[in-house]
Amino acid sequence: MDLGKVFAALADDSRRRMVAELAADSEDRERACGSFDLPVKKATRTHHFRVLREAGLVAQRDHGNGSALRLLRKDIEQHCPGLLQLLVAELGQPDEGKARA
Amino acid sequence: MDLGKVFAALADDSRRRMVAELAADSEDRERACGSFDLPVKKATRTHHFRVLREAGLVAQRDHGNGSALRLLRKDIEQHCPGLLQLLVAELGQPDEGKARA
DNA sequence: GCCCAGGTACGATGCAAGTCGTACCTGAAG
DNA sequence: CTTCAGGTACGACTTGCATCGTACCTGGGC
Repeated sequence: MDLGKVFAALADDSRRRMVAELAADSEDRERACGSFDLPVKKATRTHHFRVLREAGLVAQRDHGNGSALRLLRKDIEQHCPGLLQLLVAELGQPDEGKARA
Repeated sequence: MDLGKVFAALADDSRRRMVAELAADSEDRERACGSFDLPVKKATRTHHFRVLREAGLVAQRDHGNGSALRLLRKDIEQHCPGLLQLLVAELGQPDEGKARA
């Protein structure tokens, strides 16, 4: 678990959003890869999936025809306590800073 | 305060180290810019200072002949609670993952 | 006044990352 | 079996970033 890789992975809006949406589900349900509403093409999504996997943030399960992402919440909370809360918080208040400024 | 910028800033080893060292000081003392032991040239350090400033992580004070970095701990803790602990922890255990693996 | 050390500004360079097109594979539906 | 949708693999392109050299500015010490 490399903080450099984790931060690099989370520096991208698309990836941060995916992790945040996964983290927002308190039940840790798997999420179909296609269920993320990203403004990028398929090939780019695949690339993001890989980055998230290699950062150790998610696991990907193959359903034959489709795949699903599962958040590695335990690992993340162990190595980076509090990190997921940050992401979930941003989901709810994407422009919290501007609102006060 | 943009999480994207923050994570991007913290994705770099040199910058993460600087912030971590600042955060490790419980007294929030200023730190002379030259006091960081980084394996990069002056121009590169200046660049990193700028990135950290623009991410809202540090403030830079000019002492005429030299400059000093001050950690914006309040802002960070308010917007990203727990973040600094992660960095300080990594300082102490740079290869915690490998040690167990 | 002169020189030096600490930082900055600007431009150049090399590499990594994000994006995409296309071809391909796989399993489901018909 | 044929078709289709979801993902992947590979390569190409573009942009951004880390790094550095050099020139320059500033204040301190001699």
